[in-house]
Amino acid sequence: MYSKLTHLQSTFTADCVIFGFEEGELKVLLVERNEYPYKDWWALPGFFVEHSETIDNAVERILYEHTGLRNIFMEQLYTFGDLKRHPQGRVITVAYYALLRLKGQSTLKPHSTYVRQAVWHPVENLPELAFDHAHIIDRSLEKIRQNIKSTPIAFELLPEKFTLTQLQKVYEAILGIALDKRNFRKKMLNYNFLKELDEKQQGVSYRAAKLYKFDKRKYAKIFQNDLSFKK
Amino acid sequence: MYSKLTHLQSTFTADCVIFGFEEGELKVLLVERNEYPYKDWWALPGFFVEHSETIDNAVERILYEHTGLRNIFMEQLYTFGDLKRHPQGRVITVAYYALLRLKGQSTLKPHSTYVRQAVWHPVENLPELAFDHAHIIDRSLEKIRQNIKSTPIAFELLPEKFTLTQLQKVYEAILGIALDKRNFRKKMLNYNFLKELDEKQQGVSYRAAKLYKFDKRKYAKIFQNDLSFKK
DNA sequence: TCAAAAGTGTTTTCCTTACACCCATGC
DNA sequence: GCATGGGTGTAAGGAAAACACTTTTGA
Repeated sequence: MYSKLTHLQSTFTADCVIFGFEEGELKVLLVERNEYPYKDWWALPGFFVEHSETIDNAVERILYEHTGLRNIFMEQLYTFGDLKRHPQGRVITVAYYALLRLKGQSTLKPHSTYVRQAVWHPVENLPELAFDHAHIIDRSLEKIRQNIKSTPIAFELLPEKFTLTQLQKVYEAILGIALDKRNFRKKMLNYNFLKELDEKQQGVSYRAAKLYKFDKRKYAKIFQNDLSFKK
Repeated sequence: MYSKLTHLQSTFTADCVIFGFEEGELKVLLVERNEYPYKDWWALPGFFVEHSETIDNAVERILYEHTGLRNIFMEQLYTFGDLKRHPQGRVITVAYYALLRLKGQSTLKPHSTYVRQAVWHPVENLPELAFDHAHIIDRSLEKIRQNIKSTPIAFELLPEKFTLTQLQKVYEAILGIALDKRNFRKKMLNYNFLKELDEKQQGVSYRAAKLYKFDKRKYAKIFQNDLSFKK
């Protein structure tokens, strides 16, 4: 069995890039490390992948141990294997990313002594990061900037019921540009995958906006046509 | 150093999905294995990643040893780590893909005894493959189908000088659909990154078509605007 | 002269963009 | 009554799509 051939073994870890959206800002979840190397530094939640688990299972487990978060759908981003990315030798890491609805908790409780705390940081203002994690976050940002144009990831960052202005702010935060309100609404509503609710925003000191829901089924129906190209 | 912690070591390999285009068909390069497991089966060129090399270096080396090909620009596709993908235990593999100009050689000489020969196979008619390699090829195909719509990968499959019909055939082979000749030409020429040459096709028994070149510089200039969004 | 592929325009439809003012609400 | 964001329409331009016949060439 290959696992006996130690010269053909690699050190292999997984890192999680978890994005959230709050106060009009895109945020990323960082942990404060309690282990060498990079003890006391901020880093992405990440750890070794065990023999007995798939990579998907590993990132799920690692995220839970480092942040207490569970059942988060993560997607693979890229695998990094530069010789110098880890001070103690060549460590290959596979990065996963996810988008999350924030619910007010700005600090999360780790279930592991390897990290002290997990805190949301605005992507526009990150501390210095361990390893090549700044680079990994940059790559994740590129990825979600691409994806937001072709997939409904924006809705993963919002509560179930949201206003069109909130939705627009997500697009603006991720793309880093200002969008035209009328054009944005026209376009979104034309897609026909938003369900207008009979409810309005609560507790605002100005005209309350209508609430909408994202309709996954309609979205799937519309974009199953992904495969039906025109000539 | 981590490499001493054997329980935290993983078996890690790299596989190469190399596409080519010939006779109006998309082809993929497969090797006939001369090693267990899956001795005598067709498989993707792939092998262990060593401690001392980056992943990019590893795929370059492995491709050379298995096929004799060198200096091929490959891009990372995805990392696969299912528990059952390898009969001898959990082996993580990172897959890379590349697109190549074929030059007539349908069989390539391996520089390694691990494989017997490397042969181009039409993607529409593949033999049964070792491991999860059929799945990896499917994923690569999805990727290039996406990429061909937004990047100039089609030109990597063609000779330097090509006709518009040849170019159209590449798009049709990858997308798997028939395209309208007039619309295709109009669109391609409108992009302004094709340079019309003063040469024509040679040796055909019908009206010879004009030859074109892909102009990388113009392409880069036009699509640097990638970042300049409109409101 | 025939076979094979090259080459060519117009119309319609739809999406994108630009742009500015009134409305409802809470304080 | 004022500040704050909510909400709305139209015109112009450009890309995508549908669609069929003539021309060139070599055999």
